[in-house]
Amino acid sequence: MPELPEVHTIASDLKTTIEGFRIDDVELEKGYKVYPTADYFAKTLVGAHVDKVGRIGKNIVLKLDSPNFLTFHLAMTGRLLLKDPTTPKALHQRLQLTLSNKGESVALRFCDARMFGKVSVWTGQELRKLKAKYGPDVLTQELLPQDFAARLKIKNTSVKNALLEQATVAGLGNIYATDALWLAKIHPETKTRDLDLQQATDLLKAAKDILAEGIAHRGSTLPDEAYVDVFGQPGHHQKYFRIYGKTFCPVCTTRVDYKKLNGRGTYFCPSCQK
DNA sequence: ATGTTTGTTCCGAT
DNA sequence: CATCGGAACAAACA
Repeated sequence: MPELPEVHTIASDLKTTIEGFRIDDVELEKGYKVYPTADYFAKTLVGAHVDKVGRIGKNIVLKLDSPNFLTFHLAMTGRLLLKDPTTPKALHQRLQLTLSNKGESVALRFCDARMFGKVSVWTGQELRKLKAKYGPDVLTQELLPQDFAARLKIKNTSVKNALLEQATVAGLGNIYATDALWLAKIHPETKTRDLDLQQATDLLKAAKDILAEGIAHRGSTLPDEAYVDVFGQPGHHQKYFRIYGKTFCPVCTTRVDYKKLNGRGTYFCPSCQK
């Protein structure tokens, strides 16, 4: 997916475009599964207004003017697109919400080639449960270096794996975690229990910096264009990757090492990252 | 044909 | 019972 910067970009664009809009219609593609059920879905959404748009980890959250919340998780290949309702169905379109406000009408389309993504409606209580499954957001100021260090320390795995676990901290995915470790000069296979407070502090700052950059660049779009923003436009952060996908370290020009960690492609500089 | 892929969840092993 | 890592989910592309 879309990691935190891409999800953030989508949520903030939806905030300025569809807050206050009424959901007039829900069109589910045949055979596409939503949660809890298609019937409940249509019944709960039609007629509701989008009150607020936000984010929990990598979930985009639409707070409705009813006791309900609509969430989108894009997983690897999910997209949310805003289109004129009269335009043809998007590629791999799974769900469309038609929204309107003051005579203006717009289609919010959820598309997902691989169907790892999820669209759900939750009650307030259920949403709190969802939120409880996530650790603190990497970008929240409330996450202090000491807390971050403690959260890492209790894991019995490599720092790279721990960073990808949303229950440890929320928001990082494979690309930004890889670059954050490079920026903090920490080897991805370092056991979390071997990290000292200074390293954890450096890593948290690196992660915040990398994510903030990603947001400033409106996310990363790889050659397959799995991620584009709600207007169909690519992000730019892929031009600023530090080590992800690189052959040579941008600082010391050492040849980059590539290794699979828990099945995820991991790039690191064997010279800078000890 | 084989190996890749921005994510998460489930299951078996420990 | 808790935790970890690999497989699975499924499609497009090189």
